[in-house]
Amino acid sequence: MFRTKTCGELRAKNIGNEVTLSGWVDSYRNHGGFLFIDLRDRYGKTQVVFTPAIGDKYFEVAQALRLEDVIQITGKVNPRPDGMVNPKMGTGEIEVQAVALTLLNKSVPVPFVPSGFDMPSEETRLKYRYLDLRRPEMQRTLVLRHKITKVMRDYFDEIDFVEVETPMLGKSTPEGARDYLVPSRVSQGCFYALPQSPQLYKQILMIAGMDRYFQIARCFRDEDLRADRQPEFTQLDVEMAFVEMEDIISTIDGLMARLCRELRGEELSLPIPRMTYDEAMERFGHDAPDLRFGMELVDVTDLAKECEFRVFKEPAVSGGRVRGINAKNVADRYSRKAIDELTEFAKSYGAKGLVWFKVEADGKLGGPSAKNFDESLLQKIGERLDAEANDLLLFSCDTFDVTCKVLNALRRKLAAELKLYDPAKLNISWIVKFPMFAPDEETGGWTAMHHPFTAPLVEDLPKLKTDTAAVRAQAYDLVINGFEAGGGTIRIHDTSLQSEVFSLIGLSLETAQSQFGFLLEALKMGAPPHGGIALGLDRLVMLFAGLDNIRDCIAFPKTARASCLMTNAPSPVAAKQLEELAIRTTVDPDSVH
RNA sequence: GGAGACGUAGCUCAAUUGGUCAGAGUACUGGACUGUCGAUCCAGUGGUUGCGGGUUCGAGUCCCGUCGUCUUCGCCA
Repeated sequence: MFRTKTCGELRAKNIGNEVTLSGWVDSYRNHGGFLFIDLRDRYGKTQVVFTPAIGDKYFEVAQALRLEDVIQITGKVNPRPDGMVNPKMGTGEIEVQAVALTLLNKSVPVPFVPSGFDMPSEETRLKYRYLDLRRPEMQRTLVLRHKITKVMRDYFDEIDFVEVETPMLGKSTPEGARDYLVPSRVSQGCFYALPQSPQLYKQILMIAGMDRYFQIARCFRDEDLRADRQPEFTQLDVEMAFVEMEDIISTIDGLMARLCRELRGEELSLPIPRMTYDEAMERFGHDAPDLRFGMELVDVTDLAKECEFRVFKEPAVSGGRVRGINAKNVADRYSRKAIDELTEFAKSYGAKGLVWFKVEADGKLGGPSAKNFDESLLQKIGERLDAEANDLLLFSCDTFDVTCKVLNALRRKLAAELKLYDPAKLNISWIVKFPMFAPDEETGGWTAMHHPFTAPLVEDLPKLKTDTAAVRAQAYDLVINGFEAGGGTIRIHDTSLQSEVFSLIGLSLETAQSQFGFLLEALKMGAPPHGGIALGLDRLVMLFAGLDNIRDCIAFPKTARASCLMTNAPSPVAAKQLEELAIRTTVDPDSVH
């Protein structure tokens, strides 16, 4: 037997027990005739004491122990001597006096020690991921991830959902993100695509009568990465039949409440609040607004029309918008140089510039732009933004779209800099009534904002042809702390409505037939009303763990270039493999690094 | 596809304007030490400053290219 106890569980009540522990040497403190080893496993650390009383043979081995050696010890649980209790350790009241020692596996000196005080670079961590994953923080996150999926499975199981696996090898569709392709050996020249999501399969499962489906599903998208985006990610995929939006939302409300209760010990007050897309864009400039703090966008377009300052007036009278945010009581913390940096930041989001005012002690708006305004107009602008002494007002004057992007980015950046929210808290909300269509820049027509199977709001059906831009979808996004944590829709189950939507987005029946004819055919054979949602598991773990990147929530993540530093994937393959697949690459294999 | 930051010992970092600058801590090796918990003390091994060019009397430092990591815009229905 390798162990009778773990390294995390011994307490004062175990004093006197004889125990066997196995684990890694986390640290050693050698006093010559006295040797301390902190032994580590997934459950914690325990101090092991070696003295010459253990015998020369064992003591020599003990003296030679180094970091990350794997050992097994047997010994007696003793209380720490007076004044020697370590309150920083869970097992700090006790120590194990070793009477036997086995070196299970000697380690070479490791590139970095999991218990070290200096964090290695992420590059090094990813290359030696097995060392990185020995760190208690990483293990804690992986355990949290497991617990979240456990709660999900329990929750859905209890309300009659069935987890069904859908294929990884599927059909490529040019819609949406770029596909990861897998060549077929049997059908040379043909390719499978790895799923971007199980979307079509889960709809088919509803048509198949499964009624309530979920899956913890791996998905793949060959697009550029971000801190919160991996090419390979996991989503909680859900689909329900005979439901409308309220059923889906309340089901997820229940799930979120359960997750908050079981993982954070918090009661989430239900229902989770909702905001329309239009309101989110108007008040926050983003469809996944961070609602942990205020600093809302304020419109002054009507006032801008009256002024002679071209930067304000021109966009205001030509269909654009002039909007501002008020960073309260921080004007003295932003120098001219700091504001110039904010301007550069704004430009990276498409702004031509920023107009700003500092509110002076007498409540008047000051700054280089102030001279372009009548005093009375300045006063109105100040009142509109609730300006008080030492406030910093920032304005974006542009198209609606640009003012959204710029002010949303500024709002988030300022809030983070100024610590306007408690990073430990979760703010959860729904965004509903999304637009059904977005203008297609390439064709000048319309494109589906979500996907082409999304049902329009019933009340907007009459506008489908007459006022396409105003049609809203039965779509809903779950937003947590400014991240899109999930999104779903009620699907179209009516063939004629589906055809109408296809024609609106310029998708010919032939194309639709070749892309997903199987779904269209299935829809004709008794498709029940249905809808669903998908939640990003990695992001959910990130938010529940209070982390700021998704890689720390994934055991073996990819880098920004979608490579794995531990295995060196992707890599060239043998010529024979390519031959079997009838594939020739245009890249010289010797030029691949 | 674009922008920015970074790359120096196994690891984490330092090196004033280009001028004894190849350094510290840690890991590792050897030695001392019977109550430490980031143990301490002494000694030692360890470097093509990511790679390739260029400017210069002289480059870790400046310039160009390239590779890699991170962040980000575009992209991600």
